[in-house]
Amino acid sequence: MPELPEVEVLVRHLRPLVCGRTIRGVTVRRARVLAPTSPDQLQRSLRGATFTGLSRRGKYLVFELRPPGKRVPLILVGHLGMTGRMYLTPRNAPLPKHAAVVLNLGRERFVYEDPRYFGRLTLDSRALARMGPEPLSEDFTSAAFGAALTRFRQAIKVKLLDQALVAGVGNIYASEALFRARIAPQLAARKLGRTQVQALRRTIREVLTEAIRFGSTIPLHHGEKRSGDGLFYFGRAAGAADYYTERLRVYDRKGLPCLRCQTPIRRIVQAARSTFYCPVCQKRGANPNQTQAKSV
DNA sequence: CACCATGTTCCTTG
DNA sequence: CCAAGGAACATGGT
Repeated sequence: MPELPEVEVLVRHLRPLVCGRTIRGVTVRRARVLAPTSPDQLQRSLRGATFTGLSRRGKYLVFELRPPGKRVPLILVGHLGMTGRMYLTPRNAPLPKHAAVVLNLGRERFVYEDPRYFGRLTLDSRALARMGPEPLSEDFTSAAFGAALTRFRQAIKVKLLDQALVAGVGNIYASEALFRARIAPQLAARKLGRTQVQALRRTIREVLTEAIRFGSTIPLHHGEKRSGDGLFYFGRAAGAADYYTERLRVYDRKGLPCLRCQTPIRRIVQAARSTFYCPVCQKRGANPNQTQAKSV
């Protein structure tokens, strides 16, 4: 589930549910998601602490807590990896098979589950310091974006996944933003023209903003659809509603006609990740400075 | 069995 | 410092 929009929707959903709640106990079932924090350390820090805030940075969830009897806030950092979920359930509800960490909140429990255990729930907040600008904030200017891009000869698609360049863009929205900006994914980052940089900045924001708006209309409570929390399903996932895939114009559409020109969409592999694009609409040709970019 | 998967990090080699 | 490739993490879906 995790790219910036999914995390944003989750944060908005979770914030009012956790704020004000006090942690009575901590159960760690998979220590690796805490590292380098130890289970013992997490338990000592969180027991008795009260949630005072929840925000997002890139794809990270940032929980703020007030430890018992203290004034200095405590930061708990979460990440969903590829398959993580975080939600509240009644105390007596059965735990999912891959529950990694469970926080006892009294009547309810906060569950972080993750079948692949790629995600995190830790006191180690160093990852936040390495983040680039928030794409939806004022900090994300095309001047700064363009200047940063000139330092790399790597393909633009690969650089879009670099969280130090811009925070929160993942594999799906990288392809989507490039398609809308009509930029070939193979184009070296430093080769983007000014117009292309501006277009890409705009389509990144567009794609993320639309996804957030769209996601916010999705039922956020578990129990409704299937497999727990009905937040964002993707593609062929169980119970996947195509409301998600309908939003995607190129991702996972290999061989299907481009929505602009009918040319079959291609799939290539870059840095060991799938990239989808239209070979006609997204040209790597000369004159990148002249490239016009409009959304389809 | 094979291949694929929304992510990040670390490692090697150049 | 950068590039490119790979592997690792671990599980599930098709």
